[in-house]
Amino acid sequence: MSKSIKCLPNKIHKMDRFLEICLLIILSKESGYGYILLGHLEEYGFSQEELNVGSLYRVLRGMEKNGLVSSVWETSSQGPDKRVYEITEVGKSELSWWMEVLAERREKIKFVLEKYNYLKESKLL
Amino acid sequence: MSKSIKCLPNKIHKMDRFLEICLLIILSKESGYGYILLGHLEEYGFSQEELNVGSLYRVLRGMEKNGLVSSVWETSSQGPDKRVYEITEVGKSELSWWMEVLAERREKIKFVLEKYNYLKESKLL
DNA sequence: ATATACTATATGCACAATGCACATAGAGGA
DNA sequence: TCCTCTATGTGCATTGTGCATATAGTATAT
Repeated sequence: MSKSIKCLPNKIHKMDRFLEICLLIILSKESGYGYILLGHLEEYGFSQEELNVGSLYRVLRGMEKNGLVSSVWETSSQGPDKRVYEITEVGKSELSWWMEVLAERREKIKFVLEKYNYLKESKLL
Repeated sequence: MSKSIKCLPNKIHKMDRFLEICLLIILSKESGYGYILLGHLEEYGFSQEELNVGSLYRVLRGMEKNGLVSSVWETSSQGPDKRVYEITEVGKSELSWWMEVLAERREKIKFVLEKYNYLKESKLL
């Protein structure tokens, strides 16, 4: 079914700013620019094909606007200029706050999955 | 901070149609109408104050529009008429599909939380 | 020289999901 | 008559996201 093979991967990450959260974690380890962050995101399940680059850049701009990251232009001998992002203290505390949210989300999901499995076992479904 | 005490509970459920998923599970057990579903939702973490009733009703109407549930009006001796919802076969298979999505979301969240904890332990944060 | 591919960043438009506020109305009690 | 509780819904705006497109520098091959 087209839904299962196409929509499922896209649905998984649809969790209110999940991309932003992943970016904050990646940038906690080391600074980076948009195009290279694309690669780092694969580890988090964002395949190059799924993730549309436009969203990534827009999210990054938004994060700087909100003070979570700061950027500087870096001129390289090879390739176009890169806007390199660095996480700020505000970004770090925001990340810490998001981790609380994620922990709670995880619990909610766990609860729902268990409810469903119980229904299955009870032959109610 | 107002963010921590006010926004966190709202953010937790912001996972693309989480309300719809919960409703599908509740309606799998037994049919029900909007106002009473409000009560059942507390178990899933939707407190009466947080959850705005309008959204609930709109989601239910949308679910019927998409064939996930069907409704009949029930006239009661006490109180206004109730629109009682029942899950359909389409709704059941949709629910099964959502459980796959939730399982994957859970894994993504787990991955991110572990990444963060590793950063903490490594004193990188 | 020219074309193509790769690197790199960004915007315009549209849609779906959600939140806030408000509208409607029946029933029961003070 | 007024208020509260039950019960269902709509209007409007905002946010998050996706798709398509624009822009431009660099490298490599033809």
